[in-house]
Amino acid sequence: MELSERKKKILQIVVDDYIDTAMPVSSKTITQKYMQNVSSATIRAELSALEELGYLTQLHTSSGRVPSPEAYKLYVSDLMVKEKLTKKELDYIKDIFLKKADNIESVFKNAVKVISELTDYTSIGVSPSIKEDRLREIRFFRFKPDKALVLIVTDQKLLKDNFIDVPEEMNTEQLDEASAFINKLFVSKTFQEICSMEVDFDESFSGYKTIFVNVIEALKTYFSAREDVAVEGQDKMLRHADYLDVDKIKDFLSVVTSKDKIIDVLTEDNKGIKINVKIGSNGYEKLPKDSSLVSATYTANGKEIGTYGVIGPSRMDYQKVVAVLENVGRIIESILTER
Amino acid sequence: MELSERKKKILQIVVDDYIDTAMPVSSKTITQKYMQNVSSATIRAELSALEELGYLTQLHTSSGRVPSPEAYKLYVSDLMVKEKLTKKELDYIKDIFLKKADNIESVFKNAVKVISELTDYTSIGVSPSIKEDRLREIRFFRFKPDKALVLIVTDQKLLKDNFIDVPEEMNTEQLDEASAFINKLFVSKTFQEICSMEVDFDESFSGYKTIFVNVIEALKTYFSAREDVAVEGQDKMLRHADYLDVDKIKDFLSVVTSKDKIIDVLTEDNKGIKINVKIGSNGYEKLPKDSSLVSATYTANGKEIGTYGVIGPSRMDYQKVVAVLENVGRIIESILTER
DNA sequence: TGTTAGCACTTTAAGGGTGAGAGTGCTAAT
DNA sequence: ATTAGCACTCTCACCCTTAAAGTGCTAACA
Repeated sequence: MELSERKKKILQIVVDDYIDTAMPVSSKTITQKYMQNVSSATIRAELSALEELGYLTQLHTSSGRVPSPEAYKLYVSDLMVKEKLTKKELDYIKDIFLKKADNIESVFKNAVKVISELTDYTSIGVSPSIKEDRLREIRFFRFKPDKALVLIVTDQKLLKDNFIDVPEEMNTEQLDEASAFINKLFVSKTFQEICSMEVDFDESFSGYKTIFVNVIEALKTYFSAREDVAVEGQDKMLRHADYLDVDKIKDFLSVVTSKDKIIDVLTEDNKGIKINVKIGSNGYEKLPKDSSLVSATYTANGKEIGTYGVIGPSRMDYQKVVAVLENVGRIIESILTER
Repeated sequence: MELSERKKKILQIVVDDYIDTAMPVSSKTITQKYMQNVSSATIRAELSALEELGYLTQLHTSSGRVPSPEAYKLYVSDLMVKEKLTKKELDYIKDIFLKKADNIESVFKNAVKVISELTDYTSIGVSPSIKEDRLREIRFFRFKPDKALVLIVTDQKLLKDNFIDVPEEMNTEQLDEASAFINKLFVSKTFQEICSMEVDFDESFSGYKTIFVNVIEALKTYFSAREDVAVEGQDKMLRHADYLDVDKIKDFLSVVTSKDKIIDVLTEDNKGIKINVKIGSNGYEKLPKDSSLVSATYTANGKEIGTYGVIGPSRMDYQKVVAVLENVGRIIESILTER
């Protein structure tokens, strides 16, 4: 059912005021601060209707109204007035990424940092899955008699190092040969394909079997240990006057300090969606109760470059948060796309 | 002044009981649970004396006694009965490090993790400074026409990658030449020495100036971004019944989520000391009030391999914590030393 | 001289009662 | 459809009281 214009306006006012003051909003407050042309009784009727519709709740019979998760969702998608970042903030973002945009890792880490700084909330990020990445080259670099570093280069400019054991009796030429063999086999395949490949060692290559197995092992490690997670400002929820009791803090931290939970909540259903809002409540247990996650997945050149989110009280400054997420995304995307 | 044996015993009892129950310890508790052969009045006199000496405090006139920071220090150094880890715990530790001991990074991260898991407190770690590390080799690895990966290998088996810009017109031979030049200059010097070097470019090498500057830059970045910090279980203090009010939690988190503060508190004066106990109080502000840090610096082959600590309430299970720190240290040291 | 029983004193914590204040829902009038 | 008015509900702050816990002190004792 579609809300009347006035109901929308009132709902917006309630959410705005509640975000601002952290106090339940009463009919009196609304008429005094925002709508002097109607009486509080009229507002009361409207509030009552909005409560009926599931957008508002009361803590007790004689308290004002507080937005429900539904209200926040509607607020972000429909009601909220979009905020613009100041020039100073925009310049700050650009500055950060222009300085250090040479590898994806640092862009990723910086993004999480900047988002947290500008919003003053805890921010989290998950780097893109590498399942789809295609291998460009594998190179060995002998490090000790029985150890080699393997460099894994993909089409996504990603790169990671990993040590493997190499038989001591293998000389440099043999190592090169092994490398050529492995590259021939793997190059331009995705990680997924590589990991599920079955390779028959015919006689001529059986000597490489050890190293081959080790490389596969390294790739698998790299592959599974993937999904880098970054968190910034875990303690920032404490600044925001919600989270006064210890249980809430416990809840919040248990999510924000767990790599697995962060991945879970960020990668759930974000694909392709620009700005995504989730609100923790009895219906959605992955987030702490009364906490919200606003997230976005950025892409460049048609490839995902990470999912980023802000997590904090449901009573969150969505205007700011959405503005920051959108702008950081836009800037990163433009920087990474242009070349 | 030296405490009488009985005072020591009583102090030990108070600390033990307080750690166990989190309740101020009364004279009655002591006579009933621990010393049936004396009356509570006698204990009261002793407690009063111990308070006079600064080892005990009272929350108010009619509460039992609580240990002071002094008491905890004495407890750890003198009074506490040392605990032995179970075989299961020892095997667990060994297992972790035998599996993944091939590079220092992973040993470092695992140590922090294991310590937190076995103690059930937040653990922190700082990797050793690399100021003293000697360079073994620098190698370039062309990655894109204008980018190269530089591998930095030190005598500590450390290794790190970093991208630098390389002039596009430089061909492979020239890159190799530059590499040889730079290696000749830098190899077997410490990072400290390298960073403070002044190099005159005579005519023949002026072509490498760009790349040279970039390498120095990379070394400096690597050098300064060093001191890896790891934290595990930031939220574990919430399990331990201290930290009931939000301000304490705030205090705790502000330390534990700040890389700088962790480095500060862990590297302060740990050199060469085996087990170090610090207690946050009005006299020592670097730690949250009523929180303790127990730390140790491990070495292998005469080189530091990191400082690790457990941070939690002053009312901490020191027996367990010290046992874990000592054993993890012993195991790591033996594994890293043997080869 | 060290130990102990006994008692007065202090402080906290929990429970209960009260009144003011805030806000609502309902009703009847406009 | 809107509004004034009013009864009703709930919370919160405050105060009072009481029970319980634990101490310090004193006087007696071995």
